[in-house]
Amino acid sequence: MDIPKENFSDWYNAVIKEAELCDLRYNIKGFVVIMPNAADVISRMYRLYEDALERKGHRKSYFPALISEKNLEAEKEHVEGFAPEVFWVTKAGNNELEEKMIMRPTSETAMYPMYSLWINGRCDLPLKIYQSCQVWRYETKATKPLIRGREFYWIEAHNVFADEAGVLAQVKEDMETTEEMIHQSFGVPFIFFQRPQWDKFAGAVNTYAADTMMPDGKALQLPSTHNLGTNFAKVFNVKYMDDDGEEKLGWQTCYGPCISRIFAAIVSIHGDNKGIILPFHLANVQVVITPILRKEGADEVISFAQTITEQLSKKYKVVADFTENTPGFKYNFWELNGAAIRVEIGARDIESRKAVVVRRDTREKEFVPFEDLPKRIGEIGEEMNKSLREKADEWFATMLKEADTLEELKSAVENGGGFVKVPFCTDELEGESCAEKIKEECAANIRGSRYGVNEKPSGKKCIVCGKDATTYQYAARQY
RNA sequence: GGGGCCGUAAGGUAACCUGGUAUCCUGCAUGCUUGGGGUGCAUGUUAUCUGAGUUCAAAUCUCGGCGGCCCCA
Repeated sequence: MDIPKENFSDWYNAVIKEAELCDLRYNIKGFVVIMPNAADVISRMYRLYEDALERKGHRKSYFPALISEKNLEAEKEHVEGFAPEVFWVTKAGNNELEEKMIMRPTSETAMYPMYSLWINGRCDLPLKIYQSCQVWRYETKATKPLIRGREFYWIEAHNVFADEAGVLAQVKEDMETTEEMIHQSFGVPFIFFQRPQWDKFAGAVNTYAADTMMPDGKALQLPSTHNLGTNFAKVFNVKYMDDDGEEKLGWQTCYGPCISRIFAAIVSIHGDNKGIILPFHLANVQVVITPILRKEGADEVISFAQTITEQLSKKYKVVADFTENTPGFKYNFWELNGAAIRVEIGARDIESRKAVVVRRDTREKEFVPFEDLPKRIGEIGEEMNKSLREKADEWFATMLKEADTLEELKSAVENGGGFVKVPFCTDELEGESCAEKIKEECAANIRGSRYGVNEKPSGKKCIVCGKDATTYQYAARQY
């Protein structure tokens, strides 16, 4: 493929299809088939993410996909937030069900009734449980493969603590996990925003969400972590007997990295006109061996390439392309599919005892003596990871902008997009009308205030209503 | 939530307006050819999303369903 990434929408659709990431021909709206090329990477991401959570004391579980209507309706704000996009199960076989069920859109209402049974005393806390699963939401907005579907693959971690301090510490830990995985490991930059009060997770006290930026300047929400306070504990009776003999409510958090969407961000941010580029440790093919075959001496090249393949396979995921396609064809094919490093072996190389080694991101060539290959490939892999992340960070930094007036905001949004920092009256509920105005006039959404960065406007006026600004909020077009 | 565009083979398309044998490219299969950045040739291979209506006759016209894309909110 050779499609300019500047037209991101075309590029994205092409890469999904040509790199065989998803098959969009499945005949239910908003549902796609995740094909092996994507699924392999996604399961690798799952493994890394699950390891990180387990290192921090979470344990895995599997909860049922169906939730009773009664459970869903227990928490008022929660049901109002989710009911419009729930898939219902109302019939089984030939019987209309007396008690309807929903396909989980998220699992608070499946898990917390069980938590209520599991938690008795202080010794049961903290309880840190996660599950890796699919969830279903009847999206009414336009769906886009891996970015917004009616089914997606995520991890949800649900924790209970004895007090608010536990909750606050957990929110911080979730942010660190996000940094460790999404930024350090996957090379995807993001900002943690505290969402304004009118845009919290349904039922939460506070919501903190990591937003990344897509190449077309539109924000994409990655994991969010929520301080649930005791809102759910109250309705699901999540209580423990404290040291003082009093029964107290549990304090809860939940954290939800959507692995399939994070994969979309990786593909979108790192990819180039030739196809996908993946961090070395995520690549399906870390090394592709391309023998350069001529009629003369083909056998020798093949057997030599086989030997190299065997050697490298001990350390890396290696594929040798012995098809009869021409070399140029193979290069293009493996670049499209994001093979991290290419090792070319032909008669000339056998002669000189060096292989031509090409890294996917920069497509730079170097000559590496055969005996150095195992070591050098590892080094190049490390270099690639670092440079992918740095390049993404550099670009991301250019997507942070500022505006003091609606005209400036509009112009920033229309010229490349990005996160635009604006002085704003308040992130309390009263601020929503100003956010609506921004949506109408500039097609941008208020994503929240930057978490952990102390920035307070002084002497500034709200970009919309002109009242004294109490907060800097970030506006962006969004997926 | 509102508006627009679209659905023909495994992928991309022509024919649709003006109803009458469904075009070409890619892929795939076989053979030859080629070979350090998408070789070339020959032969073969598969199709009108779905349901109804109009008509002697529907890929083409009308209506519904399903599905896709884009723009706006």
